[in-house]
Amino acid sequence: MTTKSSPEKKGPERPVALIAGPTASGKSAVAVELAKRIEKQGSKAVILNADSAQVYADLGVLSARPTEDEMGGIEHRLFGAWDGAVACSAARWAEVAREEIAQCHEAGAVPILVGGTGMYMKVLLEGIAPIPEIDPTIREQVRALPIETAHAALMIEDPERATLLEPTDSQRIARALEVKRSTGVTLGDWQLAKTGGVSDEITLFPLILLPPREWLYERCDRRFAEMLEHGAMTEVEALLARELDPDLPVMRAIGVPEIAALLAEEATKEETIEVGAQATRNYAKRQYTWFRRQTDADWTRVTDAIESQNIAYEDIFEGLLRS
RNA sequence: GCCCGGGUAGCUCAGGGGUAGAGCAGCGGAUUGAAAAUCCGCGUGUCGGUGGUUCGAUUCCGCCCCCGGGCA
Repeated sequence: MTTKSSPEKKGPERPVALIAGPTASGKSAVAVELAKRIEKQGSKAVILNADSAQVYADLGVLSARPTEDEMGGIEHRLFGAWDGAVACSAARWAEVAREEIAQCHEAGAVPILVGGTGMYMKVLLEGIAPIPEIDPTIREQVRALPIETAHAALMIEDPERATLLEPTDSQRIARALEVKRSTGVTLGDWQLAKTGGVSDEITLFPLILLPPREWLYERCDRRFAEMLEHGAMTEVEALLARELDPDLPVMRAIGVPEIAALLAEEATKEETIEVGAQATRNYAKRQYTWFRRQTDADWTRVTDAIESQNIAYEDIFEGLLRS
């Protein structure tokens, strides 16, 4: 595939901007600001969602999906693109994101990935083992097993992986077991190969936001309380009315179980705000660890509070932005 | 004022004559199709103060202070 952009305008080959950071770090606004600057110099910019919760149509308020107003006239894609009844996954998201990126490049637009889901970004950039879809019956059976039973079974069916995993890691044990049972090949063997990564085909302009912990936690607290005032309860009510499988990712999003308890009058509003804000902070901490340790050392990092656009766009995105 | 119950880690609390331990928080880490998920690691704090008993007190006793409840 070749870019059909005019030869006199030579920018980087297939540029992709990436804005990553923990929840409530203000990355959406940064992405929009970057998009505006790109458009000011004549290219179209498209913001692509790289967040595992903002992907669901059912979670607007609760996932802090940008509002029409916040989008500032910039095209946003992959926001609310999945129905809650369908579980998204890193691999499926990456597949779609890859197509979107290709489309942007073909149209001469600059894609800007924004999100807080490190694994989605990693899979998009580096690819992932080409494991086929798991037989739904096998998946259901495996996930229904008590953790001890599953671990014992894995010890027999894939001892190599069983030894590698913590016996308490329910999710990875179930995954290893379902892969072996459904495909006949162990996870370790599948993972010998990776496919689909786009890093070699693009020019990446990455920016990681790692604002001060205290500043971020304060925003997490404030934001959860605000969500309750801005329709989060109605949103969860509608979601619950769908009577989806409680194991689905939408049902496990931060705030959904907490607000469900409030609606069932099993918790007070104060308690709900407390546990919801706490869950948000715990999540933010995990994201700090991911972005600090799982990303390339040469990715630009901003560790200041993200106040009123104090980001040196021209420097960070040098090559993408030319003043 | 009297009676009872408490005062132990940031919070909630357990323990008990040989200077103390859980959960949560916090911090660090892992992370290959649920990742807003799933896991792992990290606990020195005048055991309210002060006298006394004791080889030894945070633990027993006295007094004082503070908090909660009750009686006046």
